[in-house]
Amino acid sequence: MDTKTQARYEARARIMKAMGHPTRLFIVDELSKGERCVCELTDMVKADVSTVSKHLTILKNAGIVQDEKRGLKVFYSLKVPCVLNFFSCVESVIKSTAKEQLDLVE
Amino acid sequence: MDTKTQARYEARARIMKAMGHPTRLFIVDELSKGERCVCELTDMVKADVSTVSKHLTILKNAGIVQDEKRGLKVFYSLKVPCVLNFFSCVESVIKSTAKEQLDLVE
DNA sequence: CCGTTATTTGGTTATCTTGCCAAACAAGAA
DNA sequence: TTCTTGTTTGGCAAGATAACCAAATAACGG
Repeated sequence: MDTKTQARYEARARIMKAMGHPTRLFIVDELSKGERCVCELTDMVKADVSTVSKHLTILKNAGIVQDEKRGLKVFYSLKVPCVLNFFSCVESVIKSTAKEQLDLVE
Repeated sequence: MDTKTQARYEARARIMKAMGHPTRLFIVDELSKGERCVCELTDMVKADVSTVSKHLTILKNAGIVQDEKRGLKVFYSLKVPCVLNFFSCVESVIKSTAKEQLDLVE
C-alpha cells in the first residue's frame, strides 16, 4: 500500500470515525429531520453543552454537517444526506448478528 | 433519550466504529474482491500479523466479516456486503469538502 | 455599557485504542 | 513426536478520545 493509497483510506476513516459515536449518530439522525440549534440538541442528548458542541465540531470537521449562526443561536444541518443510507445497512448488520445469536439458542 | 434508544445508538456506533480505521477500511475493500487469508492481508497492510489479526477480530465482532479455517489458514470474507455502499457516500463527502477548499483559494 | 443567553475553547482526568513484541495455540508435514 | 507455518492472545507503552467544569467569546436587549 503506497502513501497515496494510505492517505485515501485515512481520509475515509476520519469520516467513518466521526459517525462512530452514539451521540453523534443520534445527532445525524435528528438533523435528518431538519436543522437544529445546539441548545435543542443539548436538551435531547442530556450531556453538557460543551460536550455536544465538541461532537458537533467533530461532525463539522468531517464535512458531514454545516452550521449557520442566526442571532444568538447556531443552527446545524446535514450537509451530505447520503450518510443516512448508512443506517439501513447498520440495521441489517445488527439483525444478521441477532439472528445468529438466536440460532445458537434454538 | 431513553435507555433503549441509547442502547440502539450504541449498537450502531459499534459497527461504524469498526469501520473507522484506515487499515480496517482497506481490509473491507479488499474482501469485497473475495475472501483472503490473514497472511495475504498482512502482506498488503504491512503491519505485524498480530495487529492485523486484532483488526480482523474487531470487524468480526462487529458482524461485518466472517472467518473460516481451512488447514493452517484462516480465510476472512465479507458477511454484510452493504457496507461497501458506505464508500461512495464517503467519497462524496470528501469531494464536497475538497470543492469548498478550492473555492476558498479561487 | 451591562446583563443575559447561546456557544465555543481550554484544561484536566479517566478511559479507550493501537501497535508491537513475546508467548501460546492449531494443524499439517516429516 | 518434533518441526514448521499460520494465527490468536496477553501485556505493555504511547497516543487518542470523551466527559465535565470553568472561562472566554459572541450577539442581542435594555
